[in-house]
Amino acid sequence: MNAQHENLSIYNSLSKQKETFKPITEGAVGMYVCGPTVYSNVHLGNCRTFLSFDLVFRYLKHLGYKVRYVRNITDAGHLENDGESGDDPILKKARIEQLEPMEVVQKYTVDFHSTMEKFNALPPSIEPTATGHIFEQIHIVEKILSEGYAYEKNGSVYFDVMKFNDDYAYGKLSGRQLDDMITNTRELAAQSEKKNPQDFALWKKAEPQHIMRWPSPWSDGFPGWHLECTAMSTKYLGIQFDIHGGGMDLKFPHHECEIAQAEATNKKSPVNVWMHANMLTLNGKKMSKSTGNYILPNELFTGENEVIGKPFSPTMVKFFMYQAHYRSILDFSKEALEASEKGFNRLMDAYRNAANLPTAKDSSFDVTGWRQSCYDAMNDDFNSPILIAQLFEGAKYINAVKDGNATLTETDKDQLQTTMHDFLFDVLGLLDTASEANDGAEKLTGAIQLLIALREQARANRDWGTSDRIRDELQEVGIQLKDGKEGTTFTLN
RNA sequence: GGCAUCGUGGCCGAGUGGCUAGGCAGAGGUCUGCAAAACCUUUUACAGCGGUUCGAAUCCGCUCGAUGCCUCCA
Repeated sequence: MNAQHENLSIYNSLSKQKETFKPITEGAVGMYVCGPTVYSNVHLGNCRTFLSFDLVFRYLKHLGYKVRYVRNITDAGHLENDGESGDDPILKKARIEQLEPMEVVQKYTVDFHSTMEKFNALPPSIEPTATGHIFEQIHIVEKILSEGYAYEKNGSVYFDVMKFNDDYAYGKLSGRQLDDMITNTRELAAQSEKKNPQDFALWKKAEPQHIMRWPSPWSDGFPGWHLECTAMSTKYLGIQFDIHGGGMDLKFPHHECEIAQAEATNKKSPVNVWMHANMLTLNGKKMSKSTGNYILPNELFTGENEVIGKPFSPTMVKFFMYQAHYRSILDFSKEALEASEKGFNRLMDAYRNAANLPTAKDSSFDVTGWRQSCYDAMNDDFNSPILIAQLFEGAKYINAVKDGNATLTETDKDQLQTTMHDFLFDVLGLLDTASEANDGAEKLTGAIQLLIALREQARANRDWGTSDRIRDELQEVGIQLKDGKEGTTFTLN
């Protein structure tokens, strides 16, 4: 274990404060994160949540924890509302696209995985699907029925929130009082099978046209949305586990219902630390599939979109997101991305220089203290913006040493370089795009070196026409020459 | 209507009861054939009004504004 693990504190949505993190089992962490519903391409807002928890996963691993990270795939689809005319988004999509429901699921699961890979997000330890855990879900419904916190009506089973609230507290995560919810309900149609509007479906009888259906003691039907997460989290992590994460918009009702289901089943609060990642907004409004206010990752990577209109690499986008704290709302704009991109390139340039720094007998700054401040940042509820600010400090040191304005001992140089590497690549999970040289890139490098040499010759002959032409025309195709003290280098834009 | 969050300098975005966030842009400088790039230095702040306090942008109240949830949503 890394000694730094003692100091990690995490903001717990349940207690509404930062708490020192102590896993149930020493040295091991169980973490569950609500994954996507695979009925369309993941948009960038979805990605932010998964990237936030990728950071958590990576940092916990960096601290030396053995982490079991479970993130589900919701492939069963759910009713859009609890009324009789509800429509399942996966079925709806299947109709529109003329596909089998499982074809829809497969198509968008592949898209999701490919997008996560582009972002260099680590795959979870287990990625269970809702349809693969129907039995487990049925067992939970049976248990809740036998405990008396659910009732059956016409082949469907509903969770009895009122009854549950007599013995436990419903609403403790989202800070809602059941009384307030009853007085302020927006439910319009009263022709529901439910005893109370707050009740939610555990099992739903399928209408004849409903294709995705499974047999159960109550009817041929399908499980309620909240049930899958309870089933899969407790199956793989135990009836009590360390961290449960998800997007802020899942706090109510989804996570509230998960707590209720788990408590009704096991009589224990299932999760020690609830973490909620905040929304990514576009034009000040939440990105959302249903409103159409969103941008897809691939549209951003290629630049083929009207909102941003310029390509940004996945690593760049990830860096941009990490410059804001995961609990803050972040607005997405071209201006903000461009500002971030310049800083990112500067940081990467400095990192590349770290390996070739001269060393001296003394160091003119406190590398150990700086390294500690990087850990302090991450230990303070995964504060990636502060961490990045510290990495910029590191870059400043590197540049100063490079320019002969500061000194480093051999040991400190190694520590500086290692720390930069660890946080940039292991913890933040960024990719050094410039160092991903493949065969084609090597050939290109050779060709550009030749042009640089020709330009040097022209400059030596004071043939500015030729030298400027080489420089300017390379610039036009996206290759920028940089004249420095030790000769000319280049970057690909 | 209910519950909750937020309002920081030209922009993005941290943090904090008294001590420089950081990035981008702007300004100045170093370098350069000229530039660009790079590097160094640097200006501008805490929505409004009250209150608590030796001291608040940071705590409390109110006002205004924005957002999220209350219906599928990361």
